[in-house]
Amino acid sequence: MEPMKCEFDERIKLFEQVCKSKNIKITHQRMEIFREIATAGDHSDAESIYQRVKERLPTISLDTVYRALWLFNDLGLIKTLGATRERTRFDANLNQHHHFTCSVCGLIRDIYAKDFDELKLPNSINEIGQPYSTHVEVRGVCLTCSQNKKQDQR
Amino acid sequence: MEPMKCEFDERIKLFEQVCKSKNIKITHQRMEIFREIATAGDHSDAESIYQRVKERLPTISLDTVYRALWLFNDLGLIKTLGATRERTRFDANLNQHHHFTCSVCGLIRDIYAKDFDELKLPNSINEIGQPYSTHVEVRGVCLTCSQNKKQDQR
DNA sequence: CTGGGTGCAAATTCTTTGCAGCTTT
DNA sequence: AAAGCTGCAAAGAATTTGCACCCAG
Repeated sequence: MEPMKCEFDERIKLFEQVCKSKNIKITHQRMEIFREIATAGDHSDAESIYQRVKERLPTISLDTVYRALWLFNDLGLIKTLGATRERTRFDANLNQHHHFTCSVCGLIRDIYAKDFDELKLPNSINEIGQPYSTHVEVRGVCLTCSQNKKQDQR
Repeated sequence: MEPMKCEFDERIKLFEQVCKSKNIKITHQRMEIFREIATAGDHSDAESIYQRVKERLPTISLDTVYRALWLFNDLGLIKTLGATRERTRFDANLNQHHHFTCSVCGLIRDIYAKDFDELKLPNSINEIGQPYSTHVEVRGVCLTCSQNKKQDQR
């Protein structure tokens, strides 16, 4: 299912291309960090990436990892999971619903859609675990923000 | 679209029921905090709930708000948005994919499903903003965790 | 009354930043 | 050589915790 090696090389290439095109230096540290996150299919946090890269670059520091990861994110080379770079939010709406998140201002609006509620999970889910809830997250730019400016939409 | 008053009263009732059944005291603070989050349809963070509750209970402290919110969450009265209570995670997989999150151990696995990729957004989305990506998050208990124990699945 | 709950202040944890020296281009 | 990066250490932000007093049941 996963053409590992190939995928990996492609990603490295893309990484190099993007960096060059934006005049961003490809340092040892950045390369190793990118390698690490591109290899491991997991969804690591900065700390564990730091630990793994450290094995090869013992002098690297955690803040370099953070800076690199956010840089990659800004370049569109990786993504973050969850409502990141933000505080925990709480939701008292227990009805089945979904969310629209504005990537500019952080606004979250509820979405009600029957189609979303009735999603059929793929059979492969059984190889992973026992699901008990499904939720759709739409990302975009809210009306206010897109009217204000047609600016940096990630 | 939103039967406000009715919904609200129901939630308060549910709140009282659950608290009583679990021998959890319904203090002034908890009631006001719950009221606040049940009223405001938004997805507030602890700080803003704190600010709003403070208007009615000027002596309340932020940590009480946190304790109450996590309590409500554990009781199933509210939910949290995003990958909360955790660190930021990074994902190098840029292919269209979705996630299964284990609520016990925090494991995140990729899900590939055509149905998920091709979701039709409701028309109402246009009243909210300009969408550019859609992502399905399945929550559940992974095989390892459900084998280990059939324990606290939120 | 009595045990859980609150407020306060201090501690943690995760993440970011200032700065001087070091590397890529 | 120049601009951009890194590592260090210290700062910041969000959230949690210890403890003595207080209040709901």
